[in-house]
Amino acid sequence: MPELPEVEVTRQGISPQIKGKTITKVIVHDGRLRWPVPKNLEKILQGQQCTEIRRRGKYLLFEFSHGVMLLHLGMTGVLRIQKIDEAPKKYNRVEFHFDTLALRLHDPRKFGSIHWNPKEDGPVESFPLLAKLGVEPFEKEFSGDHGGELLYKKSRGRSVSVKQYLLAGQVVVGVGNIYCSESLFEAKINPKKAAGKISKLGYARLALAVRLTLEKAINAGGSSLKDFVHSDGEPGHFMVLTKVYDRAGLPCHDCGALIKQIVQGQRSTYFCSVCQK
DNA sequence: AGCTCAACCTGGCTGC
DNA sequence: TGCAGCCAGGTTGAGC
Repeated sequence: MPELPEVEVTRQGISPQIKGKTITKVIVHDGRLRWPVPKNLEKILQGQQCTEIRRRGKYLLFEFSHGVMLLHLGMTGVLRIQKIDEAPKKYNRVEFHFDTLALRLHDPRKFGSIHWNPKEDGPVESFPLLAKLGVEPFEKEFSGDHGGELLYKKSRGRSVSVKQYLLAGQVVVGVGNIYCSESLFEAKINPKKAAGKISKLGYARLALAVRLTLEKAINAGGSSLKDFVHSDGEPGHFMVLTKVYDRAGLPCHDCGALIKQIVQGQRSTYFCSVCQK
């Protein structure tokens, strides 16, 4: 489910209900996620007040006075807020109780993960899984001309395709497989082109496209995700209208040529070979 | 350092 | 209807 927009919308959805509240109980239904859920999670969190929920890349950061809990939704993770007397459903892996409310992680494929960074280990930014992430797409380092320059500078000498380069998140975080194809289409860049062969101008267009694509998705998700965060209905597919993603064989909205699907780095890429050069 | 690929896990869809 | 095979929004770690 989640690329950066979905994670951000989730953060915005749960923040007002969780921020400032105290954890009364933690239940681990199945702790065998991407990494084992910390054994003593309940002991760590019980009675602790969540002061803030931030986001770094696709990680949600729940701040407590004695440390930070990191939560990743993986491929299929969804967070929902429900009443604690509502019975947990299949695939609810972990739940956090805040008095009468339960924050539940629903994750069929178990690619999500939960980690704990105690205060004495230093700032959460240096947590191993966060340490080597690229910059945030909406932060200063990627704003204006900085984004394009960064993409350009870091790509010199790289032979990997620009699709894989962008998706890897080493330069800018949050661009998952859907929005990677979409951003490259918006920037009119062929995803097969080597990252090191893209011009400064091309990367200026790409940086702008990334910001616009993610921003649009966040705005669209704000409304479509609201009830999915607050209710316990089956999670509807969050899918903004895409111009190329999942449109193999359908006509390009801009030129009418048929959208192509290829595989790069074990992931599908969609593009228009006429519009994207 | 950078590239490629297997792996983690479960469900849904396609095609025989 | 059953079943095998393939695909899926992410990310790490091993091997070269």
